[in-house]
Amino acid sequence: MRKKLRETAHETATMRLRQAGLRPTRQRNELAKLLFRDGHRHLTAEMLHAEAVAEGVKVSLATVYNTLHQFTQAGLLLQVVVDPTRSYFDTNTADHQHFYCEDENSLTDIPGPEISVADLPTPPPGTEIKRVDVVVHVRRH
Amino acid sequence: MRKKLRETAHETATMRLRQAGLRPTRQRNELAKLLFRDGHRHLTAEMLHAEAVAEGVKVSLATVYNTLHQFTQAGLLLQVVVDPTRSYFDTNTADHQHFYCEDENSLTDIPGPEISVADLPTPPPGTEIKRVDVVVHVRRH
DNA sequence: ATTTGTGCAAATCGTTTGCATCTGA
DNA sequence: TCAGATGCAAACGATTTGCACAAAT
Repeated sequence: MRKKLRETAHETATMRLRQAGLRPTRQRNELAKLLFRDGHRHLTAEMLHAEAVAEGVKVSLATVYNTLHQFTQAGLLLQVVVDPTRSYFDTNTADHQHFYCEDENSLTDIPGPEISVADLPTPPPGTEIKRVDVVVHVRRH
Repeated sequence: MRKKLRETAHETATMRLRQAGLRPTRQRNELAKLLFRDGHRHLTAEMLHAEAVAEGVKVSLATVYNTLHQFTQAGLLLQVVVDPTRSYFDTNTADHQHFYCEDENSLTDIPGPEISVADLPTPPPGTEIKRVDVVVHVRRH
């Protein structure tokens, strides 16, 4: 017999946490469910906290920050730097690029194939390339 | 007869400010001289303030912040977002890309021709592309 | 004279941390 | 049991702002 969706989502989150080597605590589970429930998301700590509170999940903002960083370290999230005042976290950890609209503070994935960054430059001596970030800044017109 | 270098630098800075529509005040002049004296630079407000103080220029940190933003707005500088905790300003306002080394907090221009970002993606409906930022993150090895 | 810029210190804002308390294994 | 998590409030660091004073046109 089939399980309820809620339970399934819960188990999925739990599993994901275990695989990442994180203890599946109540708040980590709830946050994971919010983060990974549908498609890829781009959130700040404030946004996630607000969402959690709105859904009746009891978590402190501090824990949201800690959790986002733990998830990032565990490879479940990617931290995106586009706004000097805020940190965004992306549930899509694959290599991809972003549109960023300052007017509305919205960060979205660039759909379709990656922008081809042909001819990677030679990195400075003593260093190696770790990652290439491409942010296409857009503006409303 | 030739003028002293100091005077020339001062006049150049003054002219640059006037052209940008900014009143050439003492501190704006001094900061402009530091910023544009040799080649392109990548600085944070703190760095520039420290440098100014070290050279005996009397400026407050608040004024450095204000000035950097005014310069940016006037098109004399470019603000570069690579570090969630700090804002860098680049004296090279031409279209170009950066290496960023987190280990040493160093931001440098990518030399040579621009990385070709072929096939710019179609921006989200209602928006147009403003700028494409490419940051090549490197790590010491 | 009038407008604009500056310095200082206090305020702000996102984020981190210390510590006492709770919780999952 | 007990290492590891959490919540709260206080601490933090970069940046901004209010306001009295000073400088530029």
